[in-house]
Parts: sequence; C-alpha cells; structure tokens
Amino acid sequence: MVFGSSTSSDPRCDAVFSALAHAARRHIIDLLVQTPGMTVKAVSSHFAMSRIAVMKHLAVLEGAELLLSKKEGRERKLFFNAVPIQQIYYRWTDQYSSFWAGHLTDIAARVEQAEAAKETRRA
Amino acid sequence: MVFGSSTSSDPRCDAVFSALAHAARRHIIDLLVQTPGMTVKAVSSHFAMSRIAVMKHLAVLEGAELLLSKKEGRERKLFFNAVPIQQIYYRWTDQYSSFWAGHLTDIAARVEQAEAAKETRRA
DNA sequence: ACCATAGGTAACTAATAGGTTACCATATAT
DNA sequence: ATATATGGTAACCTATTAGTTACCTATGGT
Repeated sequence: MVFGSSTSSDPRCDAVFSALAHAARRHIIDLLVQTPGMTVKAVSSHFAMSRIAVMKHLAVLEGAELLLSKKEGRERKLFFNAVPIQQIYYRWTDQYSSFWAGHLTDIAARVEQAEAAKETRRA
Repeated sequence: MVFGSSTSSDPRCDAVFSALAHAARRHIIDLLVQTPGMTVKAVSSHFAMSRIAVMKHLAVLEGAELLLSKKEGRERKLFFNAVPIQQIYYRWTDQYSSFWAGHLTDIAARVEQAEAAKETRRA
C-alpha cells in the first residue's frame, strides 16, 4: 500500500488529485500563493472563462479543502491551504521512500532498454 | 507560478493528477509497487469490475506515463514508473519550499481562528 | 490440430465535469 | 434612496469518464 493503509481508497485523495487535475485550478492556486486573500472577482479576472465557471473551480478546490475563504462584507477573501497536499506527501514519502530513491527509475530504464533492444532486432 | 513557469498549464500535469484521481488506479499502482511485472490478468483479478474496465485504467496510467509495459509472449508485464511524479514533486519543492515550510499552515489556522471568533460573537 | 487463456477492440450507456446565460441577493458608495 | 458592484443559484448543454457486453486475435499447452 504505497498510498497508506487506506490511501488508495481514500476519497479525500480523490478530491485532492482531481482538484489538481485541471490547469485552471492549478493556476488559481498559483495566484493565491502569490497574493493570498484575493477576492472572487480578482481571481476570475485572470481567466477568459465566465466568473461562474471560475466559481465552480473554486468550489472544487474548497471541496478538496485546498481553499479556505473568509467573507468580509460583500467580498470573499480566498486563501490556499496546502495541508491536504502535505498529508498526501507525508504518507507517500513514509511508505515509499525506499522504492522512490533508487531502483524504481532503474525499472523504467530496464524496460526502455528492453524495448530499444527489440526495435534493434526488428530493424 | 508555484507549479513552475509552465506547470499550471502543463498538460502532462493534467494527465498525472487525473490518473491519480481514481482509487482504482492508485490501487493498481500499489499492486505494481508490491509486485512489479504483474500481468494484466493478475492485476484485474484484484478488482470487482470487468477486465476491460481495468484495462482502461491501465491505459489512463500509460497515458500519464505512470505505467510501463513489456509484452512477453501473450502476456503483458506491467511496471510502475514514478518519474512523472518525481518531476512534479521536484518542480513543486523548488519553487514552493519557502511557502511550504511555515506560514502557509499559519494562514489556515488564522482563517479558522477568525471563523471560530465569528461563531463565538454570534453565539 | 485444437482448445483454453491472455489480451485487445468496438459499440453502447449512465453519470459527472466543465462550461454557458439568466436571474437573484446583499453590501457599498453617491 | 437608489444605483452599482460582488457574490451566489438555477437550469441547461456538451464532452468526457467509467463502466458494461459482445466479439476478435494470438499465444501456449495437450
């Protein structure tokens, strides 16, 4: 169980990874890292798509708890929250470090070499 | 740009994160980490869903280059490839470490405190 | 030679994701 | 007091995802 005893079946993991799977949402995170506390309007002004579409992306990020918000008057200030990513990262590195550092890339190399050898034989 | 100068808009990033966004695919990775070189049949035997569904998951992992395969006779041996994840990880930690270590979680805490304070005032 | 086994395609279906426009509610500024 | 700006909902459309069954191909064992 690389992802932890219950990580591969963890629904929170689903939420985080699928939140990060869209370029627009990663860009929102970039924006909020650069300038924490941006309003919804300010964020959506960086996109060609409609404000509503951006708000849906914000909702997805909130669902993954990658985004925290604080309502001030009629505005909503947005903050990136890295904790869920940190948690995944820690679980990963805990159970995975031995595999990570070393023989994994070797397997990749070996398979590629095998493929290359096959190509050579074919040619 | 947390994710690198072109990371938030990197289509490879999309592929990797959306591949990891499904519990079944994370479980496949777990299996292949434990026993590299499993066949398609062996992997699919660990799932309730049909072999074809599993093969589609394998195709998604291959699309993200998280899976390498080597055909041997009528069998296909499967290997996990961590390189794409490593690349994302390195880019992340490069440009993000200062934000990561420290004040980020503080922001989360502050927002939560602010919310808690609001609740208290309301009560 | 033949049958079972491993893998792969094609075509279909249901649900979800990503986007739109139109409309509503509530603060703020004048 | 009223107009404007910010944020939020609702309803809808289209494309993609995740799964199915049915069928095909090729390798291996007997």
